[in-house]
Amino acid sequence: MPSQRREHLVQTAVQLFQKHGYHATGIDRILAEAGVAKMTLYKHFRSKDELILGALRQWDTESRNWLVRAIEARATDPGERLLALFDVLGEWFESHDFNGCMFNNASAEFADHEDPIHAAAAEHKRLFRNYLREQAVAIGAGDPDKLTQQIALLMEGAIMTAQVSGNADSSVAAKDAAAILIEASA
Amino acid sequence: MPSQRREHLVQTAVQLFQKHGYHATGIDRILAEAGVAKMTLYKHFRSKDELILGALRQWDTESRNWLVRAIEARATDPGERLLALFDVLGEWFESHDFNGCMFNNASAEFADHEDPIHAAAAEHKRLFRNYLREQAVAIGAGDPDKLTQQIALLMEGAIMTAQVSGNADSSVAAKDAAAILIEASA
DNA sequence: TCCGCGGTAGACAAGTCTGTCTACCTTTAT
DNA sequence: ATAAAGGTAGACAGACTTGTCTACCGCGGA
Repeated sequence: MPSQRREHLVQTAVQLFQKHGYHATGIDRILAEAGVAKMTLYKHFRSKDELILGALRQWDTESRNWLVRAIEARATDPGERLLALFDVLGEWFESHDFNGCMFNNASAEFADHEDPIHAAAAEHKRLFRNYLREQAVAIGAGDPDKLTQQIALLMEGAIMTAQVSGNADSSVAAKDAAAILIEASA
Repeated sequence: MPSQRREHLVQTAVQLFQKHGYHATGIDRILAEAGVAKMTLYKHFRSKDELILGALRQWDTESRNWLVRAIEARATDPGERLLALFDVLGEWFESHDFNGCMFNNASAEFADHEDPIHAAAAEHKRLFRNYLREQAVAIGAGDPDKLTQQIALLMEGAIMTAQVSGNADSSVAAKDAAAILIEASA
């Protein structure tokens, strides 16, 4: 029975880490915002790092589910899905307090690749690329791994550009590029 | 006469911010590593944020110079230069303590777009895109702005992917994609 | 009725952070 | 020779950090 308290705590942690970063977000702030006592946090997690890890794990499944569902609500053809990805990204970029991808940000703040936090970020990327690859295979791309990687690069580039420049339409340019690369991959 | 002390301080700050992030890097550590007294820091900068800004400004010019020079040492044709970019990136990714792009990381840790630190990061990106655009114009691209943005997206994507996955060959996939997009832009 | 569980509130320890201040040292120019 | 400039060393204040501990509260079940 993963208590509702824990759930709510992690949810709040996700939001704050997302918005302000990991080192800049203090435990006390998360606790206050979640309306949860400190002892409750330390009953469920051994340390702040464990909470970060919990937040990343939670957001990993949640965000991938959301993204895949949003894509598949827009397109059934695998080629169109790879393009719909960028429409969904564009929507995300426009959301009020968009601050890039939690996992990218985590890998920057926890640079050591051995760090479980960094590893969790890498794993998230790997898992989502699996979904992209399924689509690349389904459209019969000559080199599906290559196309997957190219789409993934455009995706990461669009996220980062939107984060730095604050300009949501990097998703449009990425979509255009993706269309060309998909065409060329046949 | 921008003292050598200041220069060395900023240089050290660049390295440490690069490697460990901004909030995670304490003033004292920078001071110790640089072998400089605290008062010297606060004589040249009003606060840690000002030092961060100084480090970003320094690295802005330094890194753009380095990058452009490395590209132009490899190719004279503008189209080849746009491709050589990715070879240079690949080299960078393989350097020992590569931890992504300082400016991307800064924009993540200082999410507020009004923050001068975030603004400095955005400005760096804008300036380097100018160089890319010159090349895009020189090859006679139909829509040079579009090609510029596409190349920039691939660049950011390659940086981010190398940072998270630790895999330097994202630059190769990006280069392949760039070649296709350049071809298609004619 | 009474016990125990899950939670709260908040004090606390020990460390770290930025930023200020004073006292001293060393070099250079007059 | 002396004075000013620029730097060092290190103490210090005050705030903030994570993590621990104690005392209490309220509810459900035996």
